[in-house]
Amino acid sequence: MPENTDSDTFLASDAFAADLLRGHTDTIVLAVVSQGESYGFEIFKTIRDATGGAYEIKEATLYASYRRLLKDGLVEAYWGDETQGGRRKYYRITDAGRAVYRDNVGAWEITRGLIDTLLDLGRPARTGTTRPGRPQQ
Amino acid sequence: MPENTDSDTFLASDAFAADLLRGHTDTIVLAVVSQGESYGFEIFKTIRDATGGAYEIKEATLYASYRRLLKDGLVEAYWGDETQGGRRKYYRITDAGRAVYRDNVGAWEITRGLIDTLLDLGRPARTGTTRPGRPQQ
DNA sequence: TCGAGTACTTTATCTGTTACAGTACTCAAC
DNA sequence: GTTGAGTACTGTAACAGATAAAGTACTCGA
Repeated sequence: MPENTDSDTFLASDAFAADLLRGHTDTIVLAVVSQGESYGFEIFKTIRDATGGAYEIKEATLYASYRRLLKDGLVEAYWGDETQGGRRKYYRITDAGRAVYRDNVGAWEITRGLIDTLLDLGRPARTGTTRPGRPQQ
Repeated sequence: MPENTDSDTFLASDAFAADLLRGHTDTIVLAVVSQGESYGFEIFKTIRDATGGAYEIKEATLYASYRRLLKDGLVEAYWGDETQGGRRKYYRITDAGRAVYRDNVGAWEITRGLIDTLLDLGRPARTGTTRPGRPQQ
């Protein structure tokens, strides 16, 4: 786990990633459950671990997302049969959910292209003849 | 100008790009004015044209952004000296604005990486060894 | 003079995020 | 035996950015 105290590179994560990820939460949750059924807190951990701890989604954000996805029929939920210990609510993606997930990934790719293009406007003019190249990595 | 009625490829643009660009508006405006002074409506057109008409930011969104940028001292404004015809309010980026712009581009690059990583969770396991290619164009 | 285009602005509403608060169980440590 | 950390789920209130809608005002060609 990265220390959040000294490293400049880590500044980035929670500080602004949170704001800029707005609107993507539902798609991210669909990405996780499209891999297989999972329960609320496990989805939280999956997201955290997939980003190496860089992005820790807020619980309230996540549960608000579950509510939307359920309301729209994109996931189904059921209680696990843990007879002792904390109850777990499992989420399963529906066919509608898979379709929306695919659409949203497409939307993201378009959006990513748009933002890349627009932010490129601010780069100092290049000397070459071709379209603005993206800096590799 | 693209007709918005028949083309499927155009569906993408206004429909959802708008929502997903949330939080990036100020950075996009900074990108435009970091190229040189510009006035409100011209910035609107620059953004529209840079995306080939795919993304037409809403005026209200844009003017709300100007207000924020002014309040934070990231741009300065002055009225042009158009003696006849419609008045134009010009915006000029400040040093603080340039610094914030650079930071925000960095933030975008990190965010882009995070979302790419997270949405990748939902892809079926790949057989090859390389990263997923981006569809060209 | 009528409509389309240019140009700027404000107000009210909507939505996603999140701080905060709360409930409830388990398990290891003291 | 209770304290604290971790797991797990939920609701409420407040905030911020986006935007529909409406308005003001000028220009120019038909």
